[in-house]
Amino acid sequence: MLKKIYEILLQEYGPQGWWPLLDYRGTNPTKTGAVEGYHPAEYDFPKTDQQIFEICVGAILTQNTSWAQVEKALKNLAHETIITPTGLKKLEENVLKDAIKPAGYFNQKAKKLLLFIDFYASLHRRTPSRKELLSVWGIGKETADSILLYAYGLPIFVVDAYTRRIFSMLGFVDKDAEYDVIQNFVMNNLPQDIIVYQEFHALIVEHAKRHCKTKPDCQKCILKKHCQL
DNA sequence: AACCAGGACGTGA
DNA sequence: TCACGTCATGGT
Repeated sequence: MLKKIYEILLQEYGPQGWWPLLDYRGTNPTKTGAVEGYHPAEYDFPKTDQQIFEICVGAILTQNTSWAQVEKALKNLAHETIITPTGLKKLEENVLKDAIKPAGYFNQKAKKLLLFIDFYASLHRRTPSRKELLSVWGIGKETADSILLYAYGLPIFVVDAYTRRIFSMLGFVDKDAEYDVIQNFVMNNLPQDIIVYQEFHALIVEHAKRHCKTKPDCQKCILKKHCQL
């Protein structure tokens, strides 16, 4: 049943190509459209250490914030410096905060980024464990799992508020089920496939943004006949 | 003009 | 554990 939902969403929206990465091909980093700068149906990203790090930065900046706002913040950062641990660390604190301001919580997120940078540097390009990530102040379960799945390509499913909402409406989990319960449900009912996990989470976000909002818009929802709303 | 966005953390019970 | 409160900008 769960896999059927995945297939319906994939059929409806197509491969999403997450994680979104800045597109450096032009003179300035751009990424305005839904797909431009993404890499749909290409699963060999990230290809560089800089891309791995950019995903981590984005994962922190997007906490409780729309990606459009994070995109502005990333572009601001890219305008100030190269988005690498040393590049970001060289910024004046106020410059850093101003750059990420569009993503909100700029005081907290600046602190989170600086703490994460030190952690990241200490890894020397080694893949961190989930426990290590969670030990960093500002890195919670969703952020840690996003980093593991999208930056490091480990088969770990990411749960977010959308996932909880959609899966509870489909009757899969309780409406206030714990993070790990939802994660285990998915990972026990789908093949442990990186591509499936990456796409499924991205598809859930896309579907939620279009239909399964706090004020749901069910008219054209492809999952209507499976929904218990 | 409220409400919400791809959360995480601190606090008091 | 649980239930709130806090953090903050910008789009709808």
